[in-house]
Amino acid sequence: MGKRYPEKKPGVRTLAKATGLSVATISRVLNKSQSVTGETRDRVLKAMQEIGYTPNASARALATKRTRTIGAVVPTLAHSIFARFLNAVEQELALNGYGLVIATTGHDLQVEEQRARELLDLGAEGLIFSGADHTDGLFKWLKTTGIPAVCTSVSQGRAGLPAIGYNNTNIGLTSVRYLLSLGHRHISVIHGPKDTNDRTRMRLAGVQSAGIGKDAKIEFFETSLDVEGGSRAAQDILKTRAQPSAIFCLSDILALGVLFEAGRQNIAIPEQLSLMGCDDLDWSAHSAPPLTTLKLPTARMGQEAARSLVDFLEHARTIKTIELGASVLERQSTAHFRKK
Amino acid sequence: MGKRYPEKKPGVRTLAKATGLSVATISRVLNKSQSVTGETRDRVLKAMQEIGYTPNASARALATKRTRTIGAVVPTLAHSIFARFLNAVEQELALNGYGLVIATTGHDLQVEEQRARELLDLGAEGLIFSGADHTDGLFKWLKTTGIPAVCTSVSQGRAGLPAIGYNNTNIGLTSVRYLLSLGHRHISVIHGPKDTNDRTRMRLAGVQSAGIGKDAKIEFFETSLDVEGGSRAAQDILKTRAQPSAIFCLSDILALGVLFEAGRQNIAIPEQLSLMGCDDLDWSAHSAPPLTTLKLPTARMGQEAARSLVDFLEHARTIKTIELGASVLERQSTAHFRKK
DNA sequence: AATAAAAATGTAACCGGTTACATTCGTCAA
DNA sequence: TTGACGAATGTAACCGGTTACATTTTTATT
Repeated sequence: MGKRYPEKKPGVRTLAKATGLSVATISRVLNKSQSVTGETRDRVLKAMQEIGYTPNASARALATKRTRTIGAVVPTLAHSIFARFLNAVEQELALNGYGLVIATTGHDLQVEEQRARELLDLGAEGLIFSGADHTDGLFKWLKTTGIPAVCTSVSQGRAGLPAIGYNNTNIGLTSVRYLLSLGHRHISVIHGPKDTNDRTRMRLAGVQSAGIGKDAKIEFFETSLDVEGGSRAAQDILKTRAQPSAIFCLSDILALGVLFEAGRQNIAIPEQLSLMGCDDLDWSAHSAPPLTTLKLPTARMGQEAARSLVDFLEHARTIKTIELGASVLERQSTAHFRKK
Repeated sequence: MGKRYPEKKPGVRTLAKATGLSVATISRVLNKSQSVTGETRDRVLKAMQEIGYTPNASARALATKRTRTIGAVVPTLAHSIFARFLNAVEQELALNGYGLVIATTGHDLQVEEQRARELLDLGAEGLIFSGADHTDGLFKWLKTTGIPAVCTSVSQGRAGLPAIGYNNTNIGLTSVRYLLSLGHRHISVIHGPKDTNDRTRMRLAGVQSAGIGKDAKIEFFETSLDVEGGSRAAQDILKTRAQPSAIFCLSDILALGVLFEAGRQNIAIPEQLSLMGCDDLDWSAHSAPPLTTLKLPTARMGQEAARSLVDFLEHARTIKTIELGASVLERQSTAHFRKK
């Protein structure tokens, strides 16, 4: 019946007209400012309901210079370790009214730089990265834009970036020392791709240094970072004449592959072979046998990263590097070495 | 030595002044518009470099009414099934220049509604949900705001929402039919919490209907949706006098728990017990034995969801419900039933 | 060389909130 | 009753891009 006007989304001015108030008052209600009468507040809220008003995020962001979004750049979401991390990040951010924008790089540093730029373009106010290794371009760009950023999963940043994570060298060191303390002198280490992952490289360095002066034989097996990779590496290891008495996997996901392969070959763990992982994924405590592993505080790390960025943005607190501890979780997949 | 001016971030007007051009031209260069001389473009680009200009995302969003962000609301990132899904969503969105904002609900529909609102507040132009079950408030709100949204993991939306996913009833039906076809007549079904998950309920309904008129005995075991839950349920099942000849897990993660428990109890799979899962996680093909499972096109689903939303936003294409197929992946954890 | 047509560039309004500052209103003391 | 003061509300500029439309410059045509 009535003419159909091309409906324009109602804004503060529409509300102002509808309520007979001014845009300032509308805005004050929107922001829960103190100096508004209860009565007018109700009037505005009622009008919002009726008109079906939704504030425009971009306009607010433009005026306040705050987008309330943090960007995270990770290699992939497909590995549960990153998913768990981001889960924690998201929860902490949500508590503070921030949103999390995600970008994946597929382990490519060049892509990482690109994606980081895109995140800023989308309005991210802070960035979270994995590892300390990044392109020079990224470091320079971070500096010029001045956007706050943190490196995670490492205990030391690069180019002045703060880090929130654990000491990967220590991780390798501690794990192998633990195995050595059980009497193992021939250890195979299974790890994912070295070239795209600085954390892996650091852990391997730790492994190396643990072996020094212990007349221990430590061998390395690089494979793909998944269950299949773990199985394949285990096959290779078990095929050799001189078999190790212990296997250390730089990630629990690889250990799962070893576990499966051991099952297939009827090798008893830990009786015939000790197995140790790293991460402490949610199944690690419930595998058969329960997996001895190095527990990494992934969730805690996510929380701290988020909190640091929020603290910086809200209270201008500078972001400090935080080193989180990692400890051996002794379960039943490892045992003392005994001569056969 | 020169006086320090409170540095204000350079904007298009600063660039205009610096280059002697107008803001319109700057903007044109920014947007790769055709009608700019190569020479002027270079001049502008050079000035941008020197001045260290970064465009303001909010201002652009306000002017264009496009934020280029999609929001996804999922129960958690800690389950790899959601992580894999979002990984695909993110990749597809990135290809189209969109960002992905994530919110987790912890399986709480009330929280889901709240988080969805927050995502819109942060500027999301489209929303992705899990499942078809949502609060009335959410449905109403979606309608009033008019924001495009899709339900995923289901083949039918609610309240007019399009769905992109698979038919969960069929999933239950197909799986159990497969086990029946192998001759199994006593099947235990392990599943996660029913009350917070409509997909689980639908799958169970399918399971039920598969059993009708087959003089088959089907029992249900509800547990937590993780490896531990699977193990516990398996313990319960294996404790009973009359044991099933097959177990069907509504999720591979539960099947992994069963696999471990079977290992602990020295039960041979599939010789003594057939085991079937659902999802096809990345380890499922490499477990011992490789797990027979119902392959769900999670990544494909993510891609389609993202593509649909982008198509709607860019080309005003209405979002159609898409039903993706799911098929039995026959591997070695299931075998024909044979009397003992 | 004159002129039409096309290409490049400029001007200024606009997007929809926020907020400094101005104004109005109500209350209470003198 | 008047004046003062604080609380509530209003006015208008501003955030930093985009873009319709106007203007200038270049190129093509006769």
